[in-house]
Amino acid sequence: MTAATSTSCVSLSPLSLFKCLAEETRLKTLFMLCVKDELCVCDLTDALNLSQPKISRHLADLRKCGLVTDDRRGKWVYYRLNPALPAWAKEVIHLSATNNAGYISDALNNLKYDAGC
Amino acid sequence: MTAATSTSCVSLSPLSLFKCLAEETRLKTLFMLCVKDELCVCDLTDALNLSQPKISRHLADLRKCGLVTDDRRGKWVYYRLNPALPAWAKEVIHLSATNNAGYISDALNNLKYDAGC
DNA sequence: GTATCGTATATGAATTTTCGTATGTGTCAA
DNA sequence: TTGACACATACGAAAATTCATATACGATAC
Repeated sequence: MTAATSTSCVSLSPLSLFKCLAEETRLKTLFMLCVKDELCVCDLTDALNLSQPKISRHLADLRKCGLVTDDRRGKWVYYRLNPALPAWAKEVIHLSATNNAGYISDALNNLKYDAGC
Repeated sequence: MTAATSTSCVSLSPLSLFKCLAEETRLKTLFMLCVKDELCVCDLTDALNLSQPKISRHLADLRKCGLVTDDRRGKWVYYRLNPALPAWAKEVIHLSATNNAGYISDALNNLKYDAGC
């Protein structure tokens, strides 16, 4: 019966979503996760040129709302957009990211491709 | 050449949009304007059961960002979603409103249909 | 064990946002 | 012109958010 359903289990009010999107660091982080699929904290501090505690705090906010997942692998913690988000929320994020690519182009240029971290 | 183009002239950063959406009164107002097309200030004070200055202040915020238009007709001022918004912004608002109808159902019930104001 | 690296959280200060109250502006009716 | 009504804005207080700094935690290397 529930065969090939997409995993949408997170409950998310529109107000909670938009509060998360209403801050520059969090917004850029989410936009970057639309493009890069997976990023660790040090990637984000480099890309956005911000302090580690600042990045971490905003990632904690995104986690609390269920917008991102965290996955520790060794010393690093990798973040992704939560695949369990409701479809409308994913669409909102992707639509905005796609139509405002310039908002994160500088940050993406600061990413080191050689995954050195 | 520029015959039947849709009027999309307002420049709007994603951060500005989401800051506007990140407050209950403003978000409900925008959602209601997706459904009701046009509302005056007294409609909103009734529907949301809030003071007139509070509604007015938030409408001023929405105006400053270009999210809504105001149209004075006699003693009343009618607000609409700005048709000149970029397409992605309209989609974000409509997607969210459509998929969270319950968020404004109470407010819509409080609207007097007999346009008495 | 100890040291180090990557990340998370606690604390209080600074900033931003929101709010109630009072008052100002514009329109219409008499 | 006066009054009443719909709406807008100014002001300071209260609440919420953000931040830098310091410190704690978890994993690896030695």
